[in-house]
Amino acid sequence: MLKETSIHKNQIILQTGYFDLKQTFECGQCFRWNEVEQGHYIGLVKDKVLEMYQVGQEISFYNTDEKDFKDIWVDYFDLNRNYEELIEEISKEKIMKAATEYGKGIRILCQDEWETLISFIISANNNIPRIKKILERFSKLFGQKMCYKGEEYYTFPTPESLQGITEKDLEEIKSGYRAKYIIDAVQKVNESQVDLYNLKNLETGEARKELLKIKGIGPKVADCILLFSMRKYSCYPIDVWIRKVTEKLYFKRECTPKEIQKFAEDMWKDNAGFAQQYLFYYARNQL
DNA sequence: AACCAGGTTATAA
DNA sequence: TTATAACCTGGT
Repeated sequence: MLKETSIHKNQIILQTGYFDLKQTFECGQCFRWNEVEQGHYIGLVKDKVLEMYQVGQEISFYNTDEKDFKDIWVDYFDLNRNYEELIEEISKEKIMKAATEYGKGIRILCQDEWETLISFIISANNNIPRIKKILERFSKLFGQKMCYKGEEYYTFPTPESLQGITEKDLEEIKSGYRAKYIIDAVQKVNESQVDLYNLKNLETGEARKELLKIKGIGPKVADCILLFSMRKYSCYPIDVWIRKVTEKLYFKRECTPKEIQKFAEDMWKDNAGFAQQYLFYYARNQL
């Protein structure tokens, strides 16, 4: 995967295919990366402001160093996986072949569990611009301020920092009825009713069962959390788009989530989550 | 004004 | 177990 990595003073350069910033950041798995201009993104991960550029197959990391690259970014961007091989493996038929051809620069990020949990609770019955705004206000209100090049960025608030918040405290982020779900999540995580940061070590079904204890987390949101923050790549989150595209392209009829679930499992096994992302991106932009 | 947007919850068949 | 209505908010 890492064809060539070179390290300069403030810049790490990656030569690689199968990594496109736009596709990776805008395929719907994350909400806090912003495009400054074409091929230029700034995001905040943990307590790091990372600036990235892409020109052709060359991707540059700024405001970071070799240590963080090894300790954080390789893991976060899933850089040790061979996506060429992966795509080859799941693209046995022409539909997935078309989807992977269209979105071959997508990588599934390994994001923070708590941030992913809150983000996808907020995503329910909502639209992307508003999800991003709510998360922005949430971070600004409760997160820690970071400055970079004269701009302010905010870390994602930890569960501990949110201990004791009320619906009234959350009014100004305008998350609507989802506020009480956020509060339930804070409580259950802080009281270890859900051992969030250990779930990745559990079997997928067990981890899902734990997530479902939190109000506002149903099957779709749980699968997103498992897939985007815990490397549970067998999960195939079924939202309206995936349902539509799976019905239209594969079943050619209406079907139940249960049928779709089984289909994805049989078809792509432990790589169903990757297939889901390629299909989702393909469906949203091409259908 | 009515409807929709990355679903979930609460109720009822 | 599966089906349906209601749901904050902001945009069209």
